[in-house]
Amino acid sequence: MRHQPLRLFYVRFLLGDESVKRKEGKGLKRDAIIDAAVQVFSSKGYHNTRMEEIAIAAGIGKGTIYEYFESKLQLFQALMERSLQTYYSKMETSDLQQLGFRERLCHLLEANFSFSRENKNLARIIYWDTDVIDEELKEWGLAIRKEKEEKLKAIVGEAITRGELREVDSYLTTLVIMGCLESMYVPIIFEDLDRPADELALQVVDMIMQGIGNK
Amino acid sequence: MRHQPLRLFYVRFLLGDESVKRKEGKGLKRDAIIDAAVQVFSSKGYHNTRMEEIAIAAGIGKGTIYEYFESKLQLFQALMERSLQTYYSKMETSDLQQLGFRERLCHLLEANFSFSRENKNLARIIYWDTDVIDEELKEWGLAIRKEKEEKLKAIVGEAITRGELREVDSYLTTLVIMGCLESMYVPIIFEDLDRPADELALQVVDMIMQGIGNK
Amino acid sequence: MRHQPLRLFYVRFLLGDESVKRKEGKGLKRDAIIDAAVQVFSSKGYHNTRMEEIAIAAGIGKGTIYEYFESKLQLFQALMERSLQTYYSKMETSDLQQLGFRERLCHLLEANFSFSRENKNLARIIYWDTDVIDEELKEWGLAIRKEKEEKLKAIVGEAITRGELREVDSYLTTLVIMGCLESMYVPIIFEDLDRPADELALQVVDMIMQGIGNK
Amino acid sequence: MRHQPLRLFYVRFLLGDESVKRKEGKGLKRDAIIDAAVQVFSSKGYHNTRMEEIAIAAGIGKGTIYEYFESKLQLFQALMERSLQTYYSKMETSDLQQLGFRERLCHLLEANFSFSRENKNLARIIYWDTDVIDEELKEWGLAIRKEKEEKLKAIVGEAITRGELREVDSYLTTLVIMGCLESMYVPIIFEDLDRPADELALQVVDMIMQGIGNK
DNA sequence: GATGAATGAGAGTTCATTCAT
DNA sequence: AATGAATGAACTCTCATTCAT
Repeated sequence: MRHQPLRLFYVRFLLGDESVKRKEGKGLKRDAIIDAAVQVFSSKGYHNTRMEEIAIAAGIGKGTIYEYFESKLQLFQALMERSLQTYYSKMETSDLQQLGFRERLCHLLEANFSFSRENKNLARIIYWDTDVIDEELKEWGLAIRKEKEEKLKAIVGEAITRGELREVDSYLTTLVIMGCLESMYVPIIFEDLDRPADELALQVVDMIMQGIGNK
Repeated sequence: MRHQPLRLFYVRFLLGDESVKRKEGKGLKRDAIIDAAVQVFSSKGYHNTRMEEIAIAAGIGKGTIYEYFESKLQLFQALMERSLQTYYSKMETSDLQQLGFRERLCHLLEANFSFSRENKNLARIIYWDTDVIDEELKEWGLAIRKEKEEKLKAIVGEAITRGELREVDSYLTTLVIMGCLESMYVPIIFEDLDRPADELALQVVDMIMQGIGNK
Repeated sequence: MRHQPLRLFYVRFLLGDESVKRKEGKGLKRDAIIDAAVQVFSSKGYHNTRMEEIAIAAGIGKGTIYEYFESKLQLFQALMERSLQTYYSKMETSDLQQLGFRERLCHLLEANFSFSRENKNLARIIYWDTDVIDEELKEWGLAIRKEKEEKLKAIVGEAITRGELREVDSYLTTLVIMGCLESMYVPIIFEDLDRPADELALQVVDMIMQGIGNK
Repeated sequence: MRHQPLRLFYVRFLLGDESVKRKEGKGLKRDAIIDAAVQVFSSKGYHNTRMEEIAIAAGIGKGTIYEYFESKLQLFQALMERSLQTYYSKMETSDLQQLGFRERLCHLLEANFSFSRENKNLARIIYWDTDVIDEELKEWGLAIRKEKEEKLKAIVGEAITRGELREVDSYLTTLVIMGCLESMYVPIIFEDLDRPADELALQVVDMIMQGIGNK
């Protein structure tokens, strides 16, 4: 019982069909519910959040949520999917392929930092609430992580081949970079670290590339 | 509402207080319960774990847990405290003070890696289940993290002063190092990364100190 | 709170009242809704049927049902009334009064069997779904049954007086006959018993009249 | 998670084990819950009965029911099973095999009548609440009925062979007899028909065997 | 001290009904 | 008149906690 009248909707939308406004409203309401869910889930955690709280936060009735999502778990999954879309669309901008490793890394870090800052609640969920909500969801979370890791590892490997990096272990390097990304969430989210994202990125890239050792 | 009768207990124990013997027996069973709790909580998460499951895992009756812990939350808190004690006792061995930064860092990484490997369940809880179980617990988790961070930052600052490191931002450096520590948990815990801890540590320290850039 | 504007409606209809035409249109849709309700209620039972299913079966919107019926219960009541009207109109044909007991009984049985066969859904509701949907409805169902019983008992009494039957207890006889009627529903409705209704009726009447004992 | 420590229980019971009393109490409580369920279900119907009402009727807490039954539906199934056991144990007394058809039929009718009278609530459920509670349950109900029918048909067939009955259709005869049984429930249950069961049985058997026709 | 049967507050979910469009 | 999105009362079931044994 998923909502997938997408194609028909699109046609009507192009034709300017009146009925679309209603459908459009439905899409908007769906989003509004996810927005509310992000707020509540991120501050209280999945299990401590009652469906009614989300409804209240969204300014709607409890039952209305079930018009758009089949269950609490599905709402959370939808939230995660939309969040990751937002996250990835922020990461993968256009013509990164052309850039050198240092620039790509710098962009990656900066995008991560600013995403975290602008979407604190989302980020909190993406990085903290990977709790064991559901076995399937856990697997999914790990798979997402693995995918991210593989992409990064390919980039690292390529950079080594190109001679941009010295002969390091590409896997460990990947882990170190991911660690640097992740280590910043806590201060950004919980401690309101307010240094400019680009400056932060530059400094961290510098440390990663040159190392912190004296000479 | 933290459990801190530890010191008083210790005094009585040294004095041979009668009540301690009972407490000692109690202590053993208490520990057994926490052991069981570690198993179950770490594999199913806090909210998906039922008190009865812990009781069964501990081979005792459900009601007995309440003889030793006031509530599920308090049991989890006690577990976290004991886990962190174990963790820290592993980290802060003897005469690290004398060593140079590189050696201390290396030791820290190695200790972390081997701890994670030897105490997968514990590590899983410490790094993953800091979920929003309870507002108070969340604050406490963050405070612990902050404390860790401060200690590390002091060490970094000192190393810079001593000229062991170049003039980097000690705070960012701390975050990067913590990121490197944390980034290894997932592969170790979930993917059974099996490289020797000391070798891993050496490689990562090398990357951190020299950087990964070519020249 | 029974629906009984039936007579008034009939008068207006004969007089050509304008309001009737609207009502007539309404009457058609009303009937269509009841038709749909018969389908759904009879296959899923009262409580397992959702108003929306009836609406879908009727090819109309959910809210429209409420233009014609005040509530789910009232829809069911209306359905029962119409069903019983249909049932009785099938039973009480023309000049049965003239016939002898055997013929009347035979007609009754045959009419019942063919009604059941031709209106399986209706029959299922009439004989099976008199479940405890509502206290008032239960009383009503019992009253209907009692009425049926009284009619039959009068016929039986008369037949005894006329000497068509031997001196049996007219009440018990009535119950036995009703039992024979009812006992056929299950095989007809659920097992598609396909013997011709008239043949079935003859055989059963024969058993009732002559008994099954040898000699 | 069914309760089936029956064998172990039995051994302990024979040995007079103390722990049995508790288990025995459990069995008693299980029965008490079913008793309460019979009361409530039979007067309000399955769907109008709330679990809490059953709990209150049983003088226990709502959650306690779930210690003994997995769900509302399972409670109802258990109730039906126990009811049918009670019913059948009443029907199938000892040495009916020896008796002639007339005597067996008489016994069957009498047993049915007195069962209905003594277990009005049970009977109400067995004969009236075969509502579409659940598809599976409906099938089961029909299967039970079919089984009953087959047994009776065999007896009828045998009686015909022995020449106790004239050459009637054994299937129809079976249906007629079942109809006679069933037709008595309503007056007995809802109208407190108070004639002695044995007398009723004799009269009905007489009608069935000799017929009601004059001569 | 140990137990586990009993409990009931609380949560997710359903669906008859309403009402703005 | 017709609709179906929105609603919230009502219901089942769970599980931390209690307490009599």
